[in-house]
Amino acid sequence: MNSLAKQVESPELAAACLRFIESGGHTTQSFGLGQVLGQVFALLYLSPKPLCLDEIVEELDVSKASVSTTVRQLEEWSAVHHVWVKGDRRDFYEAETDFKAMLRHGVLAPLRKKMDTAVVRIEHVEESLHKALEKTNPEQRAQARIVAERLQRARKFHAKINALLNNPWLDRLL
Amino acid sequence: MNSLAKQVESPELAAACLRFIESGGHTTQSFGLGQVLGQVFALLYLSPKPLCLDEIVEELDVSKASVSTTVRQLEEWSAVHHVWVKGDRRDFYEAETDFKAMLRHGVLAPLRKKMDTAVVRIEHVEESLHKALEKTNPEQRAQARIVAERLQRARKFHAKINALLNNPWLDRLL
DNA sequence: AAATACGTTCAGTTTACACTGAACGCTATG
DNA sequence: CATAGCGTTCAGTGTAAACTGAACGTATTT
Repeated sequence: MNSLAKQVESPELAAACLRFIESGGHTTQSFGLGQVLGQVFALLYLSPKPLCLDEIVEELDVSKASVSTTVRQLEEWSAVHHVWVKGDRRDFYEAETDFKAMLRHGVLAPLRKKMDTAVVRIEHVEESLHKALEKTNPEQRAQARIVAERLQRARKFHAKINALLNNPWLDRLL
Repeated sequence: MNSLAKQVESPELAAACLRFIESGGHTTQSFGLGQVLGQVFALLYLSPKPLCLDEIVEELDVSKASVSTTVRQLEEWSAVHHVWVKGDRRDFYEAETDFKAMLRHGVLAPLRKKMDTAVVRIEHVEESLHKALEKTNPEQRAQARIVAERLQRARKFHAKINALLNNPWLDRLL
């Protein structure tokens, strides 16, 4: 018997919640994140009150270790946040309802990070290529020039994406 | 000895290309796609002429099976496309240089697909919830109403993302 | 027809990672 | 001080997916 049945009297309502939680798990799994992540968030999102770790464990029937790491992951993305309950040592969590903020911290920020490292990688290659260019004879430069041009285009495209991710217009479209 | 060394006389230039290919592999791997994907594309992107499967195999030192499936994956995303060479039975491929088109087919399209299935899942839950609402007594409805409201918000947010992905402004920002 | 050249497919392997169970550290309580 | 409650950490497990090697089908050449 799970804790959801304790809070929710109607079995139909509980069933609907469970299906939503299951859907959340499938969705996050399809994005390469684990299924527990989506389940935990979905549960907290539907819960009328903040939940502590053990309640989540009992509800989802997953290990406490999974919930612990998952919750910190979600917290890092501003998808859930800590809630202190007076006179209770346990850590309670509730879902962030502002999806826009979630998207910024959970999707755009990590994306920017990866794009940055990609740009840095290309810049390193360009750098070593320019050094190589100096000590090559003319007929080799023709080839190198083509490569250099393509590297430059790749880097500029990455920069364009970065600019887009930082563009304030993007916020307004949400 | 790899084929790149046959096309490119300068060892420094070849080294730079290999580093770029390696970077491509790291990048795609960081996005959950395999590392071969990024390597194959990077190789084709820098190659002055279209390459056939065996040339890619020899260059990257991966199995032919990997290259075969990877190339079809890339082709599906419009990241590379087939090139026929007169009088040659082999399949040659060259990289798409239009990154914008790549982004549309390789990123936005699959993303839209996943968002759609997520919306459908939520709609199913909402549907079954509404059915459940009918046969519940009043005090249960209060709880159900809260859940219904949150489900609706989640669905609307997903719809908003879908709208954003289809928004023509997005194209103009690139 | 036999043999060769290409690309694809499929079973098996290896690798990567989500997840678990148990031990640990910390804090509060008896 | 001992004990219990709570969250975190870490080694180990299980599983999914990337990747491989070999067999296969098809088309081309001799």
